[in-house]
Amino acid sequence: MEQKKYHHGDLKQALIEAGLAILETDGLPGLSLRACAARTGVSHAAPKNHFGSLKGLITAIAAEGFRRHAQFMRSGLMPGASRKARLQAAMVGYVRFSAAHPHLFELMFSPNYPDFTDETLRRNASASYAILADISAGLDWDKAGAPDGQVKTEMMLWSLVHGYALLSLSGQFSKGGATGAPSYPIRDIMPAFGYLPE
Amino acid sequence: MEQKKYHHGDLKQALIEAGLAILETDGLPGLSLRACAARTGVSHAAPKNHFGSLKGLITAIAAEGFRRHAQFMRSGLMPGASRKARLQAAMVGYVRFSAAHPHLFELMFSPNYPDFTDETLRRNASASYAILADISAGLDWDKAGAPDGQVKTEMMLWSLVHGYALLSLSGQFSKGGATGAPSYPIRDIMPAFGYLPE
DNA sequence: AGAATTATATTGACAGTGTAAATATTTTCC
DNA sequence: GGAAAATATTTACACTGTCAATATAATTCT
Repeated sequence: MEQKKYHHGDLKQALIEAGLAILETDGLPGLSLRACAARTGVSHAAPKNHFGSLKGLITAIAAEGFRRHAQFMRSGLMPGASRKARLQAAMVGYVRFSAAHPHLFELMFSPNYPDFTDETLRRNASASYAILADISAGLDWDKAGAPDGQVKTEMMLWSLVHGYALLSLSGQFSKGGATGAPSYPIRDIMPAFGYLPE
Repeated sequence: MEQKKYHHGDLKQALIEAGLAILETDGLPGLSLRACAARTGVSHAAPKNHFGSLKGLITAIAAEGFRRHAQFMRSGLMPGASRKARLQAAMVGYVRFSAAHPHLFELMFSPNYPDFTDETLRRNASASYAILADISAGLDWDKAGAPDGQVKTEMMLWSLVHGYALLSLSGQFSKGGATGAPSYPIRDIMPAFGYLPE
């Protein structure tokens, strides 16, 4: 049932995969409509029909990126493990993804590149967000009894792991050399682990 | 003593300020060598002499951005206040800067745009980092007695506030609407405040 | 001071880019 | 089969960074 229809078959998906491949090899500056078109063997204006503009293609790539991002977070997630272990695994997966696909990660979270009002992008990003949120459900670090401790806890975890990933990519954590490797892994700078119930 | 020498006077600084102004009005996509040159009234290839490439100009803009970034962090910093208050003020300043100059902030922390091996950029970025580090000096959330708790504490604070600022900019914290306003300010999601000695 | 040298700015050109309009081709629908 | 819609190509334009060649001003040297 998936046989070649139309001129190309499924050009939309092919262009997205071309874009992902270009990101891996040439990084963000190499990503262009024309490069994606050339890589899939179509004319340079063909992408216009499926994504209206470069922003449209980037948005679609970002949406696919969030799908893979969620997969990384879920990869080390043993269902039976303690909450602490699951939280740790999800955060490690988060950072691993950013290190494995730095350019895709940067594209996904650059305020200017994708269109964050896009429906499927929002859905996929929310699904990724939900992984951390689900694990941390019920946690509440706010001992003072302030309202909405659950939401604040999610925001805290999300901010912490995201900032860590991004600062590591920028090399801000590698004080001396330009190796880019952070001094300590994410699980070591998660102070709340000390207060976290097993 | 600062009278006009050479053809323009101080073209290098003028181009940096032009770039900063363009960022405010047109955002990152509007920032180009030619636009900066046109805004200062010089030919399109003039910037080449002072910065070798677009990356060079961007790096200089980022360095100036970190200077202003540090100013924002220091702005609400009462020397006599408690450590908790000072830490809170620095983080609020951090987020305020990102909200007031989102495009500059994005440029400063995008792994691809500036050259992070640049000397003055590293120095200015380190000076900004040092503000948080100084305030948190002596703090150690790692109750288990693991080594280097000080460094980990700095990384934790830096990651938290940076991730918060960036996720706010991307609109990831505004669940329903596209207002972009985060649900809770940074001081409310800083759980460690509860454990922080006054 | 005058000449040589260096620093700085201009001009023109080239290969890329996104985007738009007009055209061509294929598929689907009736 | 013919009409209509979807999809792809061609052509063109304005814009970009970068380079080489040229021009001009400032500095340095003798």
